Amino acid sequence: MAAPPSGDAPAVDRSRDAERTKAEILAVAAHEFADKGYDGARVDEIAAKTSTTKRMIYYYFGGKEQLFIEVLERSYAVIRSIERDLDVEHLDPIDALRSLAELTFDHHESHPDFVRLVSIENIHRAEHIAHSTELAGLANPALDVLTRILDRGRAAGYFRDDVDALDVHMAISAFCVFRIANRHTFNAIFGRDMLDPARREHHRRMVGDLLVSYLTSR
Amino acid sequence: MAAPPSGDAPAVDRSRDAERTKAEILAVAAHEFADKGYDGARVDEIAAKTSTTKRMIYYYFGGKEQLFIEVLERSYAVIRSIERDLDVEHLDPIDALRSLAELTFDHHESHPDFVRLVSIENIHRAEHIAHSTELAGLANPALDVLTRILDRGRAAGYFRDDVDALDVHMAISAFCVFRIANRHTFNAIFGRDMLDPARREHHRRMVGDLLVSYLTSR
DNA sequence: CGTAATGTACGAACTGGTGAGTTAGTTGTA
DNA sequence: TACAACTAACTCACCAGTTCGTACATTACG
Repeated sequence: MAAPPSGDAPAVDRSRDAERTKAEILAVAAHEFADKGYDGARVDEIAAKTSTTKRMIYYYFGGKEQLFIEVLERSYAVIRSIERDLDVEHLDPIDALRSLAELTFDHHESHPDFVRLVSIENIHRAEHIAHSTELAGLANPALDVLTRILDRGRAAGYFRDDVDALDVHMAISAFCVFRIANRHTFNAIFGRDMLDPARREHHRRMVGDLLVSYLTSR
Repeated sequence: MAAPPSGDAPAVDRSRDAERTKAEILAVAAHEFADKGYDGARVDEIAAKTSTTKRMIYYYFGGKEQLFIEVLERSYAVIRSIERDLDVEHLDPIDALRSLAELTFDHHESHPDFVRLVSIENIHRAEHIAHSTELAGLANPALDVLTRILDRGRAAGYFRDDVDALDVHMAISAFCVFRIANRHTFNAIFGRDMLDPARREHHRRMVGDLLVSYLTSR
C-alpha cells in the first residue's frame, strides 16, 4: 500500500503501470466529482478524461461509490499532512492561533475542489465517510495543535476558558469554508465576489481578529 | 389567473384546485430536492409523493429545472420575510447586532432544508438563481438592517470602521450555515454533533460574542 | 505459458420529458 | 332552466436517450 519505491524510475514506461493508472483515475475523478457532484458525475465521463478506460475504474475501485470514497480519503490526507507539519509551539498563543487560522484560510482558498467535495459529502450526510475506515473517527492533527495553543493561552491568562478546541476549530472552518463554498449564491444575491483578491488580505486578517478578539474578551 | 375569490370557501373541494396542486408539488419538491440534491432527486419520485401526477409538474412548472428554481425562490422568500419583520431600531447597536445574529442562527437551525438547498445551489454554481429574476441581484433586507446597526454603532464610537455590512453578514452566515451544512462530516470525523441541544445555547451566544468582540475591538 | 492489466461491446434499468386523450367546471344563450 | 361550447385541470402510456455495470476477448510482462 505504501507508495512504491520507484527509486530508479522506470521513466517513460507509461502503459502497464497499475499505480500510475490508479493515480490518474483518482485525479480525474476528484476533479469530476468536485465539479458535478456525486450524482452529477458520470463514470463514463471520468473514464473518457483518462488515458485508460471505464473497465479500469471497476477493475481498480469496484464502482462509482468506492471511487468517490477513495477520492475523499485522498483529499483529506492532503490537509492532514499540511496540518501535521505546522509548528507553532515557539509562538505566542495569540500569534499561534492566528497562524493556524491563516493556514486554514490559505488551504481552503487554494483547494476549492476539496471544499466542494466536503459540501457534496455533507449533502449525502457523510455516508461515504462512514464507510471509510481511514476517515471515520480519526481526529484531525489541527485539533491537537489547537488544544495546546488554547491551553497555553489560558495558562497565560490571555484566553477565556469556556470554549474548547472543537468550537474554535468550528468557527475558523466556518469562516474559511463559507467564503469558498457559498461564494456563488453570495455573489448572485449580493453582487460581491468573496474571492476578489482585493478583499483577500482583509478577510485573512479578519478570521484571526474574529477569533483572537473573541478568545481574549471577557 | 388571479387566485379564485374562494371567499366563502368551497371547503372540501380538494380536486380541480390549481393553486393547491401547485403548492403541494412545491412542498414535496422542496423536501425531495433538499434531501437528495438536484441530480439525486427524481421527478417521478416527487410526483409519486404527491396526490397528483408527473404530468402536472410539467404542466405547471415546465420541467425539473424550473421546478427547482421555484423551490429556491420560495425558500428565500421565507427568510426575507422574517428579516423584513425584524425591528431592532429601538435597541442599543450591540444588542441589535446580537439580535440579528441570533435571528439568523434560529432561522438556519429551524430550516435545515433551506441550508441544504443553498448548498446544493452552490454546487451548481448558482446557475439556477442566475436564471431567476426574482432572486438574482435582489438584496437582502437583513443587509439594510445591518447597515443601520453598524452606522449607529460607529457613530456612538462602539464599532470599528474597517468592516462593512456585507462582511459582518458573511461572518454571521458562515457560522450559522456551517453548523447545519457541515454537521455530517464534522460529526463523522470529530464525533461531535453540532446540533446537540446541550450546546445550542453556547453556540447561539458564541455567534453574537464573536461579532461583538470583533467589532468593538481595536 | 500463466497471470495481471487492459480494451470492446453490450445490456438492463432508469430518467426526464411528451403526445394524446379524458374529466370537471364555467360561461353564454335561448 | 337546459344545454351546447369552451377551457382548465388532470391521467396514462410511452419514448428516446442515458447510465452503471459486466461478459468476454486481448495484450504483454515475467
